[in-house]
Amino acid sequence: MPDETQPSASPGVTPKAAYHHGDLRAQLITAVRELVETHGPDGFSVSEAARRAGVSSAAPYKHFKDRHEILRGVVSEAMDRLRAAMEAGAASYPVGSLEAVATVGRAYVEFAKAEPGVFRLVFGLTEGHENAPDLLAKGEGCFGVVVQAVAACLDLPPGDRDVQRRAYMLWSLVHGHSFLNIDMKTKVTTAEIDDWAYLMAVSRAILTAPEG
Amino acid sequence: MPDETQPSASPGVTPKAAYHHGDLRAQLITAVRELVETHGPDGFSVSEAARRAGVSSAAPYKHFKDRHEILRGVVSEAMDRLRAAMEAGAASYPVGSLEAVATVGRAYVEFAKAEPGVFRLVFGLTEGHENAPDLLAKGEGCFGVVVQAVAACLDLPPGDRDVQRRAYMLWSLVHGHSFLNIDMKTKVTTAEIDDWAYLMAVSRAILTAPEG
DNA sequence: TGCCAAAGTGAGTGACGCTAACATATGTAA
DNA sequence: TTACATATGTTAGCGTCACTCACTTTGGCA
Repeated sequence: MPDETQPSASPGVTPKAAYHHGDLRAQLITAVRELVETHGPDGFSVSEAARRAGVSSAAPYKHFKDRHEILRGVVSEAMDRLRAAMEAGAASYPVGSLEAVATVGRAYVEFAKAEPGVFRLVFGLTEGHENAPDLLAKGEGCFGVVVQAVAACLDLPPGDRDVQRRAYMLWSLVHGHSFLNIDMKTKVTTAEIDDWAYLMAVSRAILTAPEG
Repeated sequence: MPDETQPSASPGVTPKAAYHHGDLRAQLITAVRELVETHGPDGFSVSEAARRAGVSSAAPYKHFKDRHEILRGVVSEAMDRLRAAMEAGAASYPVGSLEAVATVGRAYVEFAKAEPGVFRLVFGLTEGHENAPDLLAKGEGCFGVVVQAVAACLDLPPGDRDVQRRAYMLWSLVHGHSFLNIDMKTKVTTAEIDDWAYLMAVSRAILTAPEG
């Protein structure tokens, strides 16, 4: 199940790579990611991905149970990148600063802008998604980044109920903004928004509001 | 193109109904809505919808150009209902009250909860969506409901820039909350949220924050 | 060296999206 | 009423896709 990383892995316990093809599993995930990005989350086919990887249309089923499992692989990889981007953002400003909070949101929004197809896939996966505790865990991991930034900013422990509440508000807001941003690209009167100013204003509004 | 309303329409310019079948167009849209709701946005097929309506698998193409156009029909109908729900909500509280704002958001969230499949479809439509100015217009119409409630609450004209900004913040927040709510149904620590209290708190936070 | 399991192939099945050619009902006009 | 144009429906068929099965090839290892 795990490990879609190195093509030239050492012959350890689960190498899963470099037999005939090289590393088909990872190459398929890459192909699918590109397809999802260019043709939308629905405009992908296992056959086309196999074609791009230069293998027969039956080969993918040696690595994935069905098409949903491939998508889950793409989502898993994408969530890793999303989290990394959020953490990298947070680290580029002083711990506890409002900018650190806003920049986590900016990483989120920019991910959505850069890879709208994948972003939609990540949060649009429904079928076969239920039995995927690893994805849920990664989702909570991303949320955790927000919580930590908020906690540092409010100088409260991450487990604090008010911290969680405000972090969730911020996440909802950023999540919604990302989607709206993607959907009506050049539309909606208010869509021409300076993301950074917007995120700073939003963070300030939510973090300084009196406790509800 | 328009008109999926009355089966027994008068023989006007574009009756489009009650020939052989009765009113296949509307019946197909209903069938697709049900399929989308039960099997997810992807788990729908034109064939299955035709089967449910009791016609051959080629019949739908007399009413819709392709599968995407059927989906657009479903989305269009859903957006009408969504807007109606938002307006009905707003009308159930005094104009200008904070509750009126919060209740618009609640209508939104409850629509998402009641019809998660359709909700996802509405905001997940990508292919063939570009050339659909009517859907974009309906989207702006829904946003307009939020703007009006916010404007009344702040006692400012709907065109005011600050009103638009705050309305957009609120919409993002509610939109994001709706999605997160659907996605991790029973998950994420903070997901057990009293929607009403949450929406009231959020509305207050955003409407009373100092201008940014 | 011989064996097993992993990794890949090719052919086949059933479903689907969509089109083409044909059949039938309906409103309008001669 | 009859004749026609058009809207609506049907059957048959094409190409694609997801997925399976039987088979071959390859590499690691006892």
